[in-house]
Amino acid sequence: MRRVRRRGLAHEAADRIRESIFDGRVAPGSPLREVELAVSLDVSRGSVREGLAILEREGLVRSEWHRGARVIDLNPRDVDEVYTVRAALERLAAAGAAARMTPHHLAALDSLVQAMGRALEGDADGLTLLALDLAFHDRVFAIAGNGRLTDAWHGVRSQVRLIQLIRIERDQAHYRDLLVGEHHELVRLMSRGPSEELARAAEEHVDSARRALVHLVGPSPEGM
Amino acid sequence: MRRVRRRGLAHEAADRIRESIFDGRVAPGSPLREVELAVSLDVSRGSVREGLAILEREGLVRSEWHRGARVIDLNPRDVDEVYTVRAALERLAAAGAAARMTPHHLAALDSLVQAMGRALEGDADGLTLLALDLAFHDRVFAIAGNGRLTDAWHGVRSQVRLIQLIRIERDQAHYRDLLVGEHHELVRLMSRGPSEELARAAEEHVDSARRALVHLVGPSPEGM
DNA sequence: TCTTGTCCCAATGTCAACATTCGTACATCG
DNA sequence: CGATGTACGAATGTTGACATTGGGACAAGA
Repeated sequence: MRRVRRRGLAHEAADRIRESIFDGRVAPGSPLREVELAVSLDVSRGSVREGLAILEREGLVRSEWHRGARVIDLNPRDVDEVYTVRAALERLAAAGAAARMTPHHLAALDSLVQAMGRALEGDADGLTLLALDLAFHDRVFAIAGNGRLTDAWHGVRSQVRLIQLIRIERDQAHYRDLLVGEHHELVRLMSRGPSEELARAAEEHVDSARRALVHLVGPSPEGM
Repeated sequence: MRRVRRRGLAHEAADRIRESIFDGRVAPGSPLREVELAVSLDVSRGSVREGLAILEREGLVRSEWHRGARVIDLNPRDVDEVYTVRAALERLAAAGAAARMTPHHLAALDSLVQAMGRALEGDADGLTLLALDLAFHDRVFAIAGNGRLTDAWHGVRSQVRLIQLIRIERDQAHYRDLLVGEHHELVRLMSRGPSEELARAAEEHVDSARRALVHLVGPSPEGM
């Protein structure tokens, strides 16, 4: 049986704040004031504070001493950084997952790819596709079974999600074109065990997204 | 001028606790009780709590809800995880650093390698060598200039340090043999710009340490 | 003897009050 | 008029008290 995990108010608060960032209710760059959040979430400042620390660990929020926390504001350089790191992590995850692949895991991945296909045919909205996309990659990391690798992934995952949000807003057609094909190919390669070809495919899957995104993310405030 | 950074008691507390772990004053696996620490560090529980959260982000400490924090206890599997991730990060860092290398950066790395050489000749203790080793890699990450990559590195750095502690206790001769040679080679390759050879060398530098360490870290409490 | 239930305490989770810091608007001086 | 100093308010940093939880000791029952 899977152990139930109680988490406390700080995690709850972090979840709520994260949602409101992803929903666009608070814009990138906006300040996240502790008292304000404490009131609106009906918890104490301490819990909000701890929740913000969790979001900072995810890179969604940056805070400075005595200056509070703000939602990150992504410029092309940030996109480049996040996706460069992500490519290295996915490369490792794909190799690890391939090494530990079982029919059971393979079926799970396959069913996610099929769900993507159905979602596309049903003309589902971008958020649904994005959720499936992330679920696929979460699963790959889980199969790889390396706790530290998963931790590192969680350190960029929320930022990836924020960036992908831009992608489905501005380049949905291209995204839809690649979604099933690339993931299907990854599953095929993973099912054959670790290989240099798989490593490269996993890296390239992320890197092509990086190249596409860097140009989608508005003009860079260089040198600031 | 470099901006002075005030950090608050939580960071101070984290530093002190981290030291006491590295010094061996608190053993792996021991509980870190908040009140106890608050008294001995003469700060409030809140600050200790926040400090422990920082250490948890570094992977030095694990805590569960209502059960408090404990120092991590490293078994061979953990070593494997940490070093596998580290290898991927170092690969990326080396490539990034090579792409942005300047004479100034090169000189800084060179002087660290020379310091290693002098330390070896002067028969310095393992802790000194280890400090230089980490300083070298910190510098490489800094040169690479990718903030997210540095964050990911900080997510394993303390664990690496803890593991290396074991290495200099149990396998110092081998460590001393390789130290200057491998780092010198990395500098040489980085000075020539990014290349597949460099990527492999950086990966192998970590991976050979992984192989050596996995067997040094006592019998594995498998399946626990 | 093994299981089940209850009590109790130590430790953490949560909270609201107090202390400190930062930015800014305004006054003052050269 | 520009530069410097100062006072104020808003927000965060820090603290100690109260609430809740988890685990172990102990006792009762099968």
